[in-house]
Amino acid sequence: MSTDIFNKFDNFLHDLCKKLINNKIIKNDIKLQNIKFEIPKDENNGDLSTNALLVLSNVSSLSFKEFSEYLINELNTIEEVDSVELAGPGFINLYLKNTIWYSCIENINNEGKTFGFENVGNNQNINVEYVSANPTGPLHIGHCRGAVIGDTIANLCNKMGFNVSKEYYVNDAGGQINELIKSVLHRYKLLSGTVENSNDADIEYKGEYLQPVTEYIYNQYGTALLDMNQIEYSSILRDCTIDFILKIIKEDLKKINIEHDVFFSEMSLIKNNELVDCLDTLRSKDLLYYGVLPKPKKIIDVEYDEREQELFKSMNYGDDVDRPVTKNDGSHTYFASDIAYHFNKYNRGFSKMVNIWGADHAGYLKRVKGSLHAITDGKADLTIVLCQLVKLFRDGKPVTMSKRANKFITINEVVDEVGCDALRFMMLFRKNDAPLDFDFSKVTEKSRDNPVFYVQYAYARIFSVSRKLEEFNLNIKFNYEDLKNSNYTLLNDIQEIKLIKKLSYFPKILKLTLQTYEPHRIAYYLYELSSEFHSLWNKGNDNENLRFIISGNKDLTKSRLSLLFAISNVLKSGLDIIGVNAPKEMN
RNA sequence: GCGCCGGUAGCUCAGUUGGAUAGAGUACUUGACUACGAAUCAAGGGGUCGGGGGUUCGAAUCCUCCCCGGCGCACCA
Repeated sequence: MSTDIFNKFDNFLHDLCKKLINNKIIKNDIKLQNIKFEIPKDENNGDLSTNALLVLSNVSSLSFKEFSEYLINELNTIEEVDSVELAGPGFINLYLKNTIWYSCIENINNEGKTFGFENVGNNQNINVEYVSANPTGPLHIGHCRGAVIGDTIANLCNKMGFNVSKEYYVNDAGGQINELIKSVLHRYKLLSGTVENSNDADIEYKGEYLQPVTEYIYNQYGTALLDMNQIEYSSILRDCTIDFILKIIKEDLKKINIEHDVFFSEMSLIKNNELVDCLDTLRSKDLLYYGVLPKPKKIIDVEYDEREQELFKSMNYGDDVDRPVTKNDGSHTYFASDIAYHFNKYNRGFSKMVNIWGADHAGYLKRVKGSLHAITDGKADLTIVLCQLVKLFRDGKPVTMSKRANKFITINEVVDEVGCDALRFMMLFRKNDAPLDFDFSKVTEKSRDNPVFYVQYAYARIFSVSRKLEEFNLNIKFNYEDLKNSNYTLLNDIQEIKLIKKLSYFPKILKLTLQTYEPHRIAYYLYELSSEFHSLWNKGNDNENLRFIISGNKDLTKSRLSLLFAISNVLKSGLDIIGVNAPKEMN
């Protein structure tokens, strides 16, 4: 079942093209995708507009005039079409009968939560990996944008018929973890009294969040770790600390409505020999070799260890240079385990993958895509969504963060101050490849300038009508059973029709968002829909006949309420995907 | 030096993946509450879409060359 009423028109057009090709009226070297209906920006240009004449008249054996007449006649045969006109530069514009909009309300309310979500995934597996911050401390605001974008994409995929795994890749094997262990060990020694002063100049992680886990370890083991060899105590410190920090991270994520299905350990790839096997595979494909990398241009007068190392031929895949898989201490690079991780995803049945990365990792893109292509013989499809950084402001002034001084703003702090709804919505209220300014003072404002509030207010207003309804003794309830099959033809104000049209675009927005992986489109759509609703509301202020509840007129009230019910359905669906609450009352 | 991403109204930003006279918010000016929540709405002015060239029926969008800003560029992640 398709909930997008516009599909029908595109299909009609494409069938028509095929017919014309078969009859040799047009040449067959055209791309059907380019011939389409669009919703004109200017409503004076109809409800739908097609470029078919513009695109096809050049490859047609008919004259422009003959061809236009033919197309117009054909389009006039569509049941829902009221009139067809040839416009200025060669567009053909359709004006649709109002019945199509009325059936749209009925569809929305009948389908409820499923309206707009076409099954494009067909149960195909998709792996969405996001956040994946190093387990060395709590999440800070910089992680937040990718987290929300990834989560929204995952939600959408799920609703559009994909079988989604939300994943977090845990880098529990690299050098940063060793630094983390050193930091905890230092605290442990202080606690057990074996170190007196806290000369911690060479300690990388100085955050107080490490104190509880240190105390936990001390309570558990006492001073026993001091008698163990390094391998033994490192292992204990590592396991306890990572467990502990992951617990903090999971709690932080839960506060912004995020729960991953899988936390995947980098270490497991090493323990299971998957990493080694992957490198072997690449060697067998002749994609690894020993070579010396040229000195990077950026390095001037700094010591550069020009040495031979094992490299992956990422230049074969468009990268600037080939990339090392082993470090100078002989251990593997992060890149090497990343190859194994992505191959592991593929082997778990995910030939479709999406990764959400910060823009600072953009340089990493080609080698990862290249290596995945190499090791799966091009059978895996990886999309990488890059998101730009978030700049924090308070009252228009930038808030400084410094990792060195251990002064970073955590997600926890932001949620406590502005709430999950505002945070999530604002993270999506910018396209992901543009930098985002996040102003604490603005997102708590209760005005049109704050889109979160504006959309939620629209939803709450609808339910204020449903509460008001009880005072009128019209014997109607605000639910589908009572509102279905209303006399929709009573909805004939321009603004009412405009709103229904906007509702009918929802399926298109969802599809486009899925194709582009650009979830900001949903946030903007909800904002626009809310705006149309507020506009209709105020029309009722000026003209009592346009209010939603009309005393003594049950039929009209029912039809108006069914429109409100449809709006509330779509607002709710949209807010659900982006993970923001839909409150029935504001406070 | 190379690569990636941006440059759209005074300011903050959208722009249906090449469509018609480029749109919102904000700010400024002016109007609408005996109320279904005015926390809202209506109206007005405001533009060389960074600049040049190209592709075509048609470009903010695609190609190319410059200018400006952000991020990245061995062994970290």
